Amino acid sequence: MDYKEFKKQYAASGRDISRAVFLKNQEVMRIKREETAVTNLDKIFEAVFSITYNKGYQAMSMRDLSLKTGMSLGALYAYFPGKDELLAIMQTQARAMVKGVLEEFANVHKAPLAKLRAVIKAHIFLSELFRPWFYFTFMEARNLTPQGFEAVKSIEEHTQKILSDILVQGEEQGVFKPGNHELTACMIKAMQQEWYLKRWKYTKQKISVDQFTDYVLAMVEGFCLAG
Amino acid sequence: MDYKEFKKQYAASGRDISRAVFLKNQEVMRIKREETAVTNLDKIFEAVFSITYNKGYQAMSMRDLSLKTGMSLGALYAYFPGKDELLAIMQTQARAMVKGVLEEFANVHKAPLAKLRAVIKAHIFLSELFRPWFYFTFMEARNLTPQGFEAVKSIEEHTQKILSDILVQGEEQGVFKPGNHELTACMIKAMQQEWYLKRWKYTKQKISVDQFTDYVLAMVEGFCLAG
DNA sequence: GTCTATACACAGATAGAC
DNA sequence: GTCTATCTGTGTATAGAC
Repeated sequence: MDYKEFKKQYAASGRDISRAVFLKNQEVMRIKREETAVTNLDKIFEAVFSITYNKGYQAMSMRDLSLKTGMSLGALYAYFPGKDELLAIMQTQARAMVKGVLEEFANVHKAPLAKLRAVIKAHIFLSELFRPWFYFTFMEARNLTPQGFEAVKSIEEHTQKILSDILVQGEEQGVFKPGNHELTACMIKAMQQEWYLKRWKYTKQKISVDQFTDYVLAMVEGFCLAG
Repeated sequence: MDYKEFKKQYAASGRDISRAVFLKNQEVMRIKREETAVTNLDKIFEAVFSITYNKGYQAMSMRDLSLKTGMSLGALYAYFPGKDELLAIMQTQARAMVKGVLEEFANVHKAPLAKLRAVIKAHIFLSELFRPWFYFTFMEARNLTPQGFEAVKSIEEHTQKILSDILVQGEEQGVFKPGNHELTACMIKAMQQEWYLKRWKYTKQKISVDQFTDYVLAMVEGFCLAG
């Protein structure tokens, strides 16, 4: 499966995330009409990404956001209770989305090698599809409350465990070499993260998602495969 | 060479960086006595790291910094012209330090494999020795001016080239397999970065720098070595 | 060199008209 | 639902005494 197929199969867009945010935070929002809310949330998230990409969330003022979205300050506060809460809402939604998709893709295959490939690919492809969300989640994790930051660590450990479990299972079946599977999982995660953290580099070097993914898989397989 | 030996051989500390900062920015600082300046710069940098680790540079106020250093606001402004300039000074110094050390270690060995090992090790060990500097440089790069951000990209490409040059040379000598050496260099950098970006994970998992470094080397060699 | 006191801009947030 | 106008706290930075 390449990125194009993935995109077709997993037909989701930023608007779906916006809708999920609305449905989950309906009580706390003063907006009642779903379509209005989803459209404007989408506009807000896009604006947040565009403003914070170059200067971070703390440096973004509500007036920046108002200017970029074309909505007034008063209107913005009808969509979320405050600036900190907006950050928390976005982070929570992003985490839920990643967790859901990865588990879905891990359960498609049974054989360890096919499973490993599927999970690694799904993560990179997903980070390409929702690149701003991934970048934002990583870079702004520090600005969360301690509980929020714990949640970030927790999902990091969770996705690492998905990988290391596959490696352990594969070793038992004689497919993978023995090794420190936790550490291998860390390295895989490091390479995956590279894709959305340093996107400027790969744009410049004209390296596609598919090329990048194949290279990660080659390195991992070169290291893990028995025989 | 393990981390202990590296530390002994490369006998430098945060205070050396503070001294270098003083010598380079002497004209712009209102402080004239070297020892006073170095001691207080050291205190300032430590405070910056400790405050920004959990909330980022933008969220650190000058009052936070005053409280943490025990120096008054007025005193702080005798050491740097403004908050933005302090950030720029720290980033510039960190880049100069990394560049210097890596080139030093790349020139010790001639054989490609030994050279590759030395450079990879030196980078990870250096990031361990000056961990707060590395973490800070990465996380706060966005808050720089466009020129500052270009400088960050430039050093990233420079260190990548040191690695890919070694790989090309090794391929010519038949030591390394053919491959996309630029991409391999990117993967190596991703793994190195993992060490200082997610330090909490390795502290928790009780994995030492030496273990981590050996694992990176094993993965790289497994993928690159011919035969 | 370091302090205290203060200037002044801009932040997040809300009230109430439409 | 969205707007404008405004409140109030906090930010960076400086002046001038010691």
